[in-house]
Amino acid sequence: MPHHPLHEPVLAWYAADARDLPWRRPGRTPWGVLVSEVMLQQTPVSRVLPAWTAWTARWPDPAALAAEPAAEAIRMWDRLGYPRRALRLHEAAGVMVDRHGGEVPRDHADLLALPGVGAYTAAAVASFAFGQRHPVVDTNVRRLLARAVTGEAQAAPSLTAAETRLAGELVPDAPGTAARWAVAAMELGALVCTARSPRCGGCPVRDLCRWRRLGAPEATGPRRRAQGYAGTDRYVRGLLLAALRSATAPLTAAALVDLVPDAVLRDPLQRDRALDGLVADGLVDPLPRNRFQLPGLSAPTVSVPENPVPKVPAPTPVDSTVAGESSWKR
DNA sequence: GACCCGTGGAT
DNA sequence: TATCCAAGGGT
Repeated sequence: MPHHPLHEPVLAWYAADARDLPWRRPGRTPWGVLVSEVMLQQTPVSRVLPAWTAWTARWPDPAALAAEPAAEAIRMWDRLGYPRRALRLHEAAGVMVDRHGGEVPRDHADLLALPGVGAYTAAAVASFAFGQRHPVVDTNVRRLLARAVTGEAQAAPSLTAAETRLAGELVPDAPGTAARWAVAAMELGALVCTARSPRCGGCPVRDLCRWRRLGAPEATGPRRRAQGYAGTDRYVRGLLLAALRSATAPLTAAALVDLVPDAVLRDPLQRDRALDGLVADGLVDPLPRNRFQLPGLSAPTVSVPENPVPKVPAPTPVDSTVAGESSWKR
């Protein structure tokens, strides 16, 4: 769209009031941008900041991360939540090394093909890291457009085709401007047009906002389903993975229970269901003798030396074989 | 489209 | 205390 009334005030507001975040600074790399976007999926900026700094310092490019076992990525992820993101970032690093010369691809389709990168993240990286023109539609933008343009208190429960179309129509023509519009709209949603109590007093588009003109009506839609956490499978998975992160050697299921004396873990059904889930997701490696550890640490599982026959029969390490499926349960 | 996946801070 | 919410993605 050549011009929309929201563009100028939002861009001006961003120029004056944007946060100084490390992944927005001039020196940041596309890799740094990608890491930030993945970490920020469902996780607040305040918690991402220290993790991002530690990650990018330790792994300044995809090759550095790909060179280490997935377990290290999961450990460094610490308690950011949704540790599958760490696993996928590690996988994505491998893909970038194998197919993109060790660099974050510029092409939107290539970004989208990376594990853990969906529509939002692909557009965000293409836009923020490479200055391309894409609609970048996250929860902040959806809320901003719902209010300012559509006149509704909140966006639909999940992204609709109408929202995608609207966001696409609002993207400025010039790529550079489009990229600034994308961050600016997100920032406005994050700092001013917030979910709970929007700070309309400080909003640069207050007078243009359709929701305000309608008298800021309450949300009508159904309440989001309450989440609940304690006692759920997610909770148990979190406990188990935390124990495995701090462990220096493989642990048996029984040892895990001892390490995390939580009532829910005394339920063997729930314990095994959670453990099964972690293994199925690739977050945990099952080892012989009913033991478990973070993935990728075990000695050579698939790589067999091509030709060399050792003069001395290699001492078979007890732990070096991969577990057969289904044999690990008690 | 429904459901699942962590964790912690604010209200 | 309970609920809400946080730059989503995958199945």
